[in-house]
Amino acid sequence: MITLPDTASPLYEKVKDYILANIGTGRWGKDRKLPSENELVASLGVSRMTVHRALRELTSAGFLIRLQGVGTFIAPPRPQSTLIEINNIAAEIVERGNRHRSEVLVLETIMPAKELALSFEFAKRVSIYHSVVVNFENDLPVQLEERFVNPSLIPDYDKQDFSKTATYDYLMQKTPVTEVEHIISAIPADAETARHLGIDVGACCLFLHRRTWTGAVVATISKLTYAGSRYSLGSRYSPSKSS
Amino acid sequence: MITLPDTASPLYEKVKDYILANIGTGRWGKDRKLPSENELVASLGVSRMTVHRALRELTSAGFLIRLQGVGTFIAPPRPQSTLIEINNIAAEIVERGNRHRSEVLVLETIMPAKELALSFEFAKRVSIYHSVVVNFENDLPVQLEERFVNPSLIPDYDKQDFSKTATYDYLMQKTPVTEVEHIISAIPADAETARHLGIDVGACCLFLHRRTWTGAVVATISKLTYAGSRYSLGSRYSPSKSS
DNA sequence: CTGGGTTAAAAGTATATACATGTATGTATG
DNA sequence: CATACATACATGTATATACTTTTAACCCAG
Repeated sequence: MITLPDTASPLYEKVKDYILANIGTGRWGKDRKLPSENELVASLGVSRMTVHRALRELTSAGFLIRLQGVGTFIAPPRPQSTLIEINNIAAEIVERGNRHRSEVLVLETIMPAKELALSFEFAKRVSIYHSVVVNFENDLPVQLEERFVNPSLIPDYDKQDFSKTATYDYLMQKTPVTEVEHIISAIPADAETARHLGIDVGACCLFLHRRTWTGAVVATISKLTYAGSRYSLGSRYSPSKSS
Repeated sequence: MITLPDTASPLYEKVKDYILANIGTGRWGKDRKLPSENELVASLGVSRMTVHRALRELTSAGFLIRLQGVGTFIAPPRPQSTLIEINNIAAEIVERGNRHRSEVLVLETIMPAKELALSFEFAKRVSIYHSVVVNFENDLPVQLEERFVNPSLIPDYDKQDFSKTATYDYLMQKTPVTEVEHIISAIPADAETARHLGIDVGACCLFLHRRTWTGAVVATISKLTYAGSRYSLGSRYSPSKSS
C-alpha cells in the first residue's frame, strides 16, 4: 500500500505524479508495462475511475500507450516536435509596438483552375473568392497574403473592407477551424512578389501554404509569402507542459 | 429533448460533436455562454459525468473556458497554431522508402565564440562539441546539419560514429528534452553551404535554428539548412483531437 | 500438432450519487 | 447604506457499480 503525498492538489494529479515519477526509473521492468488499473487501485487505495482518469490524461499527453485488452505501456521517447504559433500577422506587428497597415490588391470572385479546385476537394466546379493583400509593418511590406475562400462557408467575404479588418480576424470570427495543414518552404521571389514586397527578384522568401477545414469541407487556402530577410517564424515549446 | 446521432462513436464524442456544431452558429447568444451541465443533462438525456467529460475535453482542447461557480463559455478565437513535427530526418527519409546516408564533415571540440556562448547561456567560457554532417536522400544531399552540444550533459558526443547512428537518435537517447525553441527562416545559400548541398550560391534554403533545454541548461544548438527546392516542412493538425 | 471455442483479464464507457469548491445574489442586520 | 451571512447554482472531484469491447491465453477435440 503506497501513500500519496498529502498536498492540496486533486487526487488524480497525485496519481499522475506518482506514475510520472516511476517512468524512466526502470521500476516497471524492461517491457515497460505498468500495473493494471485494478492493481493500481489496490496499491494506491483510490477508485478505478480516478486511476483511469490519471492514465487517460497521461496517455493523451503522450507519456503512455494503452491497448485495450492488453495493458498500459510507457511510450517510446517522443520525436522532437514543437507548437509553431502562426499568428495573425497584424496582431504580431502591433505586439512588437509597430504600426500595421494592409493594402488590398485584389478582391474578386473567380472560377478556380483545375489544380485549385482539386485543393479545395470540390467535386464540381464552383466559383470561389480570391484576395491578395500586402501587409506592412511601419510602411515596410513584410508579407504578401493570397487567400482563396470557400463561399459556401463564408458567404460575405467579398463584402469586407480588409484595409480595416484583418482578413485573419474576419475568417476566425466566421468559421470554426477543425483542421489545419501547413507546408513551409523557401522560395525565390518572382517578379510580382518582388514588386509588392519591395525586394529583388530571386530573393529568398519564406513561403507558407495553409489549408483550413471546417468539418470535412476545405474552408480557406492561404499562400503567405514573407519577405525573407525581414521575417522568420519562431516558437518555444515545453513538451512536458502539454498535458 | 435532443436526440444525438445513432453512430458507433462513444457517447461523450457525440456530445462533443453536438457542442462543437453549435459553437459559432450564434446559438448560444452574444455572451457565448453555454447551457450548464445540468441543463445539457436534461436536454441530451445523458449523465452529468458524460457531459462533464465532453466539456472537460473541449476545454483542454481550447474551445471552451470554464469558470467554477460561473459557467462555460466559448473561448475567444485562438491564434491558428499547428504542431510541426520536425522529425529525425533519417527516419523521415526511410519512411518515404528512400535510402538515408550521412557524411561527417566535422567532429571536434571548440571554445565557443562569444555569441555562441551567449546562446548557451554560459556564465563562463567552457569548451563544447561541434559537428557538421550532411544528410543524403538517395545520394542527393538534402540537409546540412550543424550542431553544438553541451559536454556537461552529453559527455561522449565526440566518441560517436555518426555515419552509423543519426545524431538525432543519439541525442534523444542521452538526454530528456524539457524545452525546445525553433526559429525558421529563409536564407540564401553561402558558398560553403552551396558546395555541400550541391546547389547554387544564393539559392533559397529553409533554415531552422533549434535550441533544446534539459532543465535550465541549454543542451544543444542545431542549425539545419534544407536545400530549398528539395525540401519543405509540413504538418496537419486537428485542434479538436488534441485533448 | 493444429484449429477453434472458451475464458480470463485488461482497458473503455456510462451512470448514479455524493460531496467539495468557487461565485453571484439576495437579504437581514447593524 | 454597507457589511455579513445565507443561499442557490455552477463547476470540480471522488467513488461504486455495471456493462462493453478487445486481446491473449488456455484447453480440448480432431
